[in-house]
Amino acid sequence: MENLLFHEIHQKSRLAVKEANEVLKEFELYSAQWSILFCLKQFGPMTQKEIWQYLNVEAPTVTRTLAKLEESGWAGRKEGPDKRQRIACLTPKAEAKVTEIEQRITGLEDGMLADLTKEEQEQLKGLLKKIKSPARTEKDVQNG
Amino acid sequence: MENLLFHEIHQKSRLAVKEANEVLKEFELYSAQWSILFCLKQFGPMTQKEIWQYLNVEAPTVTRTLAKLEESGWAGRKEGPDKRQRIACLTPKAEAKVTEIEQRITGLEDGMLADLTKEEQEQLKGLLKKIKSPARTEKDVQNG
DNA sequence: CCCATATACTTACTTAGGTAAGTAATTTTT
DNA sequence: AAAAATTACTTACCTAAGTAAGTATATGGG
Repeated sequence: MENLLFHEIHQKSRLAVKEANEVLKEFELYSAQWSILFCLKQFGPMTQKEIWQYLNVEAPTVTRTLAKLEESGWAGRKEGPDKRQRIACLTPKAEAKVTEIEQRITGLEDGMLADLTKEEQEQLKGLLKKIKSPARTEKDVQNG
Repeated sequence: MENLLFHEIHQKSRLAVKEANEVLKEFELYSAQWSILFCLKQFGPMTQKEIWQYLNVEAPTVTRTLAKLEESGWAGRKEGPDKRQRIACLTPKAEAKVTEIEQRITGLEDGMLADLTKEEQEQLKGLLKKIKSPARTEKDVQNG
């Protein structure tokens, strides 16, 4: 991790989580929990697999985080047609709050990106997307 | 964390750590441990405070990571002129290995950044540096 | 000098997320 | 249809890193 680029990415990632948690504290939520609530708000009820695929994390991470969201009354889980699946959804409490939280988080993000123009933000996103797993060759990319 | 930019940063950060750990496994090291070894290689013996200031993490993180590096024989700690300080340094074993590890990690990073030109890498770094802690309002400051 | 404050580090607890291995349901093979 | 393989999720254990509170040393003011 000595490349200054990765150093920078790592630090901004931690900074963003830290700032988000500061805002979310008021709602008794943590950033990882919020990422799932936001996901459910956008896509509606979904299986845990759909969640971890979208968030690009491992399955156990979603199991754990959803368990806490269930405990604290933000999310529920019901059995799917395939009995192995568990379909997650927002509770009424969550439905009522999510829009407000989203606005707060958006405001935070805007503040953090205030020194970048919209174009620069797009540029940044594009450059980040070019970072890849080194194992993937050109052929791998072609095959998806 | 719904802004796609932060989503992207967060994921690339995790990807970089994951890939680094894959390489470091061979040396029985983890990415956070390597970041400290690299730091000591670059700057020579330094206090824990100097380490966490450079890496921009909290003090306990360095305490923990250095303790493990000491256990596994990569780093040592000696008392400073100020007895509160503990000065960390590489062991001979570490001195002998660090250059080899550095080359491996640099190779990994080059691979991950292979789709970016040198200019794009600099551009990316510059854009990342523009991300900041959002300005706090008067009310935020009052509330702590 | 002595006490209050600040500083450097540590300890305990928590979130976040990865790997490996386990379980139960589903699908594929034979 | 039974056995084998795969899939969806869970459990257990580990690293990473933050906050809060504690300890020991330094330092500055009275």
